[in-house]
Amino acid sequence: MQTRNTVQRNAVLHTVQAMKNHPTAEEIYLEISRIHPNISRGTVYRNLNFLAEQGVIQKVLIPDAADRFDFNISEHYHFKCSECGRVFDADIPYQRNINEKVADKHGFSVAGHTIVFSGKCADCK
Amino acid sequence: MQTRNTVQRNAVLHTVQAMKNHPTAEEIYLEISRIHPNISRGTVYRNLNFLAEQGVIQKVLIPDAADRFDFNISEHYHFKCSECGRVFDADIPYQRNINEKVADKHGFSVAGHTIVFSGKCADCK
DNA sequence: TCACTTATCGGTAACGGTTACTGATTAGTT
DNA sequence: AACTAATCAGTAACCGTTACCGATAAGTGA
Repeated sequence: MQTRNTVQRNAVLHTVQAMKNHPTAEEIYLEISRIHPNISRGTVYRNLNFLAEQGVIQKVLIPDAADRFDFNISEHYHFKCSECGRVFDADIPYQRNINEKVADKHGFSVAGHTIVFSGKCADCK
Repeated sequence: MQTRNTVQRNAVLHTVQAMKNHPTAEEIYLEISRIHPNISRGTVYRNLNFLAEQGVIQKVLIPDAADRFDFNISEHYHFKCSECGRVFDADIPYQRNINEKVADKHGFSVAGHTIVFSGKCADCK
């Protein structure tokens, strides 16, 4: 027995997959609470990190803001609106080649990169 | 009278300009403390943000880590070593054009973007 | 040179997001 | 059905940072 299929873990996974808008841990917690009123925040955080480590969901690190969780596990970029705080996908191709450029230039072993755009979204501008 | 030239503010500015390695607020505080033993952390944070807002230094937001401060105020990218936590400049050209791409595609007003590479630095790999 | 005003200070409390701890549950094996 | 350990709920603690507050001192103007 390695990992268990608990109702809480399944609820976390399905909630992330149902919410298509890069929710924060808190938002996921609030959503699950409607059905499982006494789930713990700790359980939500633990399972979000667990599922992200398994590669089933993606943890999106937004500078100076709460982490987001994404049902879309493909490599892609994000845009954060400075007004409303919402996070959107930035639909431009993933630039795998710049990893190598940095690796060659500095002698680093580059695992990946993130790009976060900032500005105002269509609604806020 | 708008802003004042205090010894604390000058110390913060000169310390950032002297430390060339993307120090955190805490590291800057510790460095200044050697000369000004009873400067307050709050004062360091306040002045770092003030100077960054004035454009005299740059605040570098690193996901899942403390903010860094950079004497280099030109637009450039960064690499964070997952082993030692150090932050280095990533010496590749700034891609101003991708801002427009995202703006055109989504109807956002894009102010800028950050790229943070991750992996192991030359010392750690 | 000397008040006078107020930006800034030091010290400390509080904040938001997250992780760590604890004893109680419960999923999956035998 | 009994067993064992992964996971739970609840809560305390953590880290980086900001907010507060009464005290200090930088710059103006007389």
